[in-house]
Amino acid sequence: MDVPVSLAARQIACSGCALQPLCDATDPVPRGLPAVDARRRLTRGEVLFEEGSPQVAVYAVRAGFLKSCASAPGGALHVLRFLLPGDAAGLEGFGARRHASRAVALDDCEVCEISLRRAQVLCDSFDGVAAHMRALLAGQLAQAQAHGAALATLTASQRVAAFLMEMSARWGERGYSAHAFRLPMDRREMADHLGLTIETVSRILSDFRDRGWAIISGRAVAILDPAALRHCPPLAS
Amino acid sequence: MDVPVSLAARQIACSGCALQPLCDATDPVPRGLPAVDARRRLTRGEVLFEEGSPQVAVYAVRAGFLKSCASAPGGALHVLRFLLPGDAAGLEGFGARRHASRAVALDDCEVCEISLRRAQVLCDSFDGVAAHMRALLAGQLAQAQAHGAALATLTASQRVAAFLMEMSARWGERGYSAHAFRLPMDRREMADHLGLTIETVSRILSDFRDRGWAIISGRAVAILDPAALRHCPPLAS
DNA sequence: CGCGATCTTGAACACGGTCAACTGACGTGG
DNA sequence: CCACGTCAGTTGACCGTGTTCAAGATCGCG
Repeated sequence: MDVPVSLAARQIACSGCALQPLCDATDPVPRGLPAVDARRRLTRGEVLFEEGSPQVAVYAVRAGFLKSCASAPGGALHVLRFLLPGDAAGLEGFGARRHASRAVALDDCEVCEISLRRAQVLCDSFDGVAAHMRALLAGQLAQAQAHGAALATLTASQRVAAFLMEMSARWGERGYSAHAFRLPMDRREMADHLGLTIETVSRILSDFRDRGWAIISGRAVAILDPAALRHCPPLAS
Repeated sequence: MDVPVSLAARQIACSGCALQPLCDATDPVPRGLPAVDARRRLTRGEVLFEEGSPQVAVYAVRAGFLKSCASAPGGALHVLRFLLPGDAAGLEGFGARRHASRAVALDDCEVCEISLRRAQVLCDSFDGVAAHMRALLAGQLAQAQAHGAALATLTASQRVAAFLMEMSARWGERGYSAHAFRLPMDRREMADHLGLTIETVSRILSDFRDRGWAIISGRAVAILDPAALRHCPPLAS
């Protein structure tokens, strides 16, 4: 009924968390390390960390959803990625010690906060943790590059189709249905992620519905024809 | 006169190399590590590593230029970034142990190859090296995200202007003139990097010339009005 | 000099953006 | 209970940026 309960119901198991090695890899806890990390509750619209702010921790989404945004030159805002339960955030700060993006809660959510000191000590103490960190960073790098390539080469319909399939896959990975799910973001956030306008996104979703490829009613999505969406032709309007 | 000499003349000092810590941080060389790493010579068009191939090493550009490409769904090719002397390549393979992109030489060039085994051992032996690796990955991640944001939000002219300023800055960082330099890539590669067509790129460069903001003749660039390029208005054609 | 590749320029078109009106869901208050 | 507000999403008509197609220009090189 109250927020904590509903959050608990939606929360992911720690075994599926990207930062799990930084939580419990510490059986032999190194000297004086904070044994347990802070959990933070966020409500819709609340900011986890601000663009340009000093990096003091890395984060893992435990329940709920967030978006990661960057302000492009010109004032426009771009949504870099959407964070689902189990995802890690704030890693890009390892470079300049400052966050290059802003993380905002899409709804009520809970994140685990691993202080930078703890992360550093664990990386230095356990080779496996450091390697895991590299793997995470490399994975996000590859993903960011793929997203850039998609923005540069795909048409509007292809981008929307690819986005639906990506969300579908991410739900599938987490053990939920890949065919029917709810989108955690509104049209504006979707559009800002895909480099389109809300009108275009809306039109394309309607088009997919008319073709019988997918049904999107508000935030509810049902994938009917994955193959069609995957091979979505350049000209689909 | 011959290739080695011209390469030597163009090569960057090791002190400016992103992977320097993996070369000489090894004064107390750990057990049986290959003491020196391979250097590879590449000629224009030659592939350093292939997309999808297993990651066996990471690389640093010593002389010459490369591009990093990804094939987007649909066959189109996107140029993720251009590699200048001192830049590191192949790090994104740390995730899936496979390269997510292809690196191709833009001209005759030389790269230092650090075997994955060596990189791993050094990361495990020296905390500083591991942290440096994280910083490099995070930096590339932030950069890839910024590029994605640029593709999503900027107009064609803004992208071209931003690209010129970026190249200018990178030359400046390396101690060369930031006002006059030669581009290592042709129009097609520039266009594929910016998500545009060669015609559009060409038109915009001509436009910049007509406005007296920059002179671009073939691959030679002279930046005349950095401020104008930085605040390039949305509508510049 | 002539051939080919790269780059530039021009004209018409189309994809996606802009502006605006409309719909429907939800919440508030009369 | 229904009028009224707001807000998210949808749909339509028009327009502009950037693409497409096509023709020249320029340069390197045999």
